[in-house]
Amino acid sequence: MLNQSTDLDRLFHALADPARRAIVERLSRGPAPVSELARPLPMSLPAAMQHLGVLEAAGLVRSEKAGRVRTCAIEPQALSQAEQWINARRIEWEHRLDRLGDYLEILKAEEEADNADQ
Amino acid sequence: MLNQSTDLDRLFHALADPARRAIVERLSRGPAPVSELARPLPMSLPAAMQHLGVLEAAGLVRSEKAGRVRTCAIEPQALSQAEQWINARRIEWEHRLDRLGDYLEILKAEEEADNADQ
DNA sequence: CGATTGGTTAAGCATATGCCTAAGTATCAG
DNA sequence: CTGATACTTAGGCATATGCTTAACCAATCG
Repeated sequence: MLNQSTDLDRLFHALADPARRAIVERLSRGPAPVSELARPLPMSLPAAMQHLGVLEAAGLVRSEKAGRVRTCAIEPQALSQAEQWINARRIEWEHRLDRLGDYLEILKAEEEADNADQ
Repeated sequence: MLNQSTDLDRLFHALADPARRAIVERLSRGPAPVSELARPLPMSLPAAMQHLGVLEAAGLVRSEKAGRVRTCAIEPQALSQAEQWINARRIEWEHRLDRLGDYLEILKAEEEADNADQ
């Protein structure tokens, strides 16, 4: 659970850039060729390609070349790895807050018992 | 929905490092002073402090100093921003796959109708 | 008081990232 | 075959990141 660090590194790092997230957002709506992904981005095509490379290295995007056009598609299960990590954190702190809540309940109950004793 | 980019940038970037995720994991189980967070990390204390700074800038961690000890705690709602972005992507591509499924259903139905015609 | 503990600041360095332009290569259209 | 299209590679540069060591404060402890 802790040794897959580099996977999560690549994944979160890939998502930590607005251009890359824009590409993922676009691909969530369907596959697209490189040039279409690059067009809306405020940068040169080679720069966009590098972002694509980062996304592909992170497993978020898969691409295939047919003729001279490379078509890119999202790899949905990659995102779920990130989601799982986040969920695991939530479960931990919710569990902790539950126990804290229980503890406060106990304190309150004891206090009421004390009051009743007086 | 697209202008909060820098928030997500900071958030995902903060999560894209194993040391920082380790800190978040530790804090998910409860607050801790700086030195306790730094101890398990394979780096100097100032380096750990920088990571803490990144986490705090991303809104993932909040800290307060009492006497000479600074106690850090997780800020759970920060993570949910990242989660929401991921969920939004999933909804988009699931929706698309649904429509693709519908389309394939239609094709299949038409094909069967054709066969019946023969 | 002086020493220790817990944290902070500062300076510097090596590598990584993000971008660019320029020059390819490989299709495909006419 | 010729030119346009769609990438792809290469080189280079500016800034950001991650880390280090060496001080430096400020709250305890003896």
